[in-house]
Amino acid sequence: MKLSKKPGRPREFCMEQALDTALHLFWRKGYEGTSLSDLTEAIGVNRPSLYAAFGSKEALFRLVLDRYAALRDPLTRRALAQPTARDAAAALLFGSAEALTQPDCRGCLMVQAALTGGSESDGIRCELTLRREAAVEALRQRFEQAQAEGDFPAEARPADMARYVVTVMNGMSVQAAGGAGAEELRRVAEVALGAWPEDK
Amino acid sequence: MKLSKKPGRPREFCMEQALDTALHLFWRKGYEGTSLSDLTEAIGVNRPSLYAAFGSKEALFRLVLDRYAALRDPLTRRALAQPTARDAAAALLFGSAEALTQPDCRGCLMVQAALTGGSESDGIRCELTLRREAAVEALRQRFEQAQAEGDFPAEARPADMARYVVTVMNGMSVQAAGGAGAEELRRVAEVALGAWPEDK
DNA sequence: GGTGTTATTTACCGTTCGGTATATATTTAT
DNA sequence: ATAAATATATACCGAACGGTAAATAACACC
Repeated sequence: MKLSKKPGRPREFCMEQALDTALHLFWRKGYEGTSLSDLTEAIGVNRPSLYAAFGSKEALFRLVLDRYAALRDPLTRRALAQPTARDAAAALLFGSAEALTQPDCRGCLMVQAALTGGSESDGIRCELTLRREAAVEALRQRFEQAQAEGDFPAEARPADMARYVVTVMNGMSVQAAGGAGAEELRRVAEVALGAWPEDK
Repeated sequence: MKLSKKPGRPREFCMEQALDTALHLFWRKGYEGTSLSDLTEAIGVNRPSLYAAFGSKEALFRLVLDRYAALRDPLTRRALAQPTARDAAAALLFGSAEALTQPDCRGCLMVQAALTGGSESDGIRCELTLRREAAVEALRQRFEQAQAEGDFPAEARPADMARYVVTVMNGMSVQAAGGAGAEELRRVAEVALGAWPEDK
């Protein structure tokens, strides 16, 4: 068996940068707020080509979600790799203050894209909720590991602290969408870190 | 000049409860996610009657916003009237844990309704941002008053603490939309309160 | 009973939505 | 050259969108 290279007319646009363009559109305008015409016009391709390449608006959005996750991966990876649980939380919160206040795309895609909407985007909302919840879970595991290592107070609850940190990040996303700047969010992050149990 | 009582056919539906119905719809599905057909069907009135009564979808939504504010008013009023600034923050956070997890309408209308969307709802997004920012401002004033009364640490910044508390509330709204329950949000509120400066 | 005023009903407006049928153009393999 | 496969372009689909014109129905006043 050979990997069949399939012949045919070559694609005239780059799928990677098409995904990037779509990412920025969805980021700014949300899932339902971004129309197919927005996408095709920004990417510079006509509708059937987009459908041939990605299948549907929803399928395209899911690919965009993966791309967004990859974009955020270094930040979260670096944060979770910090030596202490507190440093991990600090890295996430202060990192978010910067990441959420880029000039073109404010806030977090997974928060912005679909908090509400028609029933036809239930699947998208569910997917986004799952991904947000995965962030809580990853952080919880990091905190439990810290607890096992003695780096996290025994009386504190990893699950609660994880949800707290993610909740603050979600709130920062809303704030960023409302115009809050990096400096304001850094101050929020600083105050939020004051809730760290070992600081008391 | 007399206040002219105008004759004519009486309205066959109650505007108040029409507003309530609209409130719950916008709350669950957002501004753009709620269609005129959704509204007319739920209210039980046909389209021109709705337009004659409220003017437009946007005008109706602004009235709904006022109604939502009135609905939330007792909670915020009671919170701000607490004897100490910390109690005020606690009342807001724990009150939000309950208010944001009602079975039918999760989250805060002002967060859910329009984080993103097409450019035609810029006005709505702006309005919602202003109202959210007004919440920060009201809380800041409460904290400054507390600072003047010696109830708030001199080294803490009222503006930062106010934005922090509102940010946590915004995050709780996102969490509630994602399925978090009242108990989880209470724990978040509890952790969040741990950041209070005088506790250190 | 008219008359003026307002609300309701029915039917419709133009636009945009996500998605596609069809035909043509460009490639590789034979 | 020809066939198979894929991408492009044009034009279109039915449905839903927010909003409205026109006619009718129900009220207060004279």
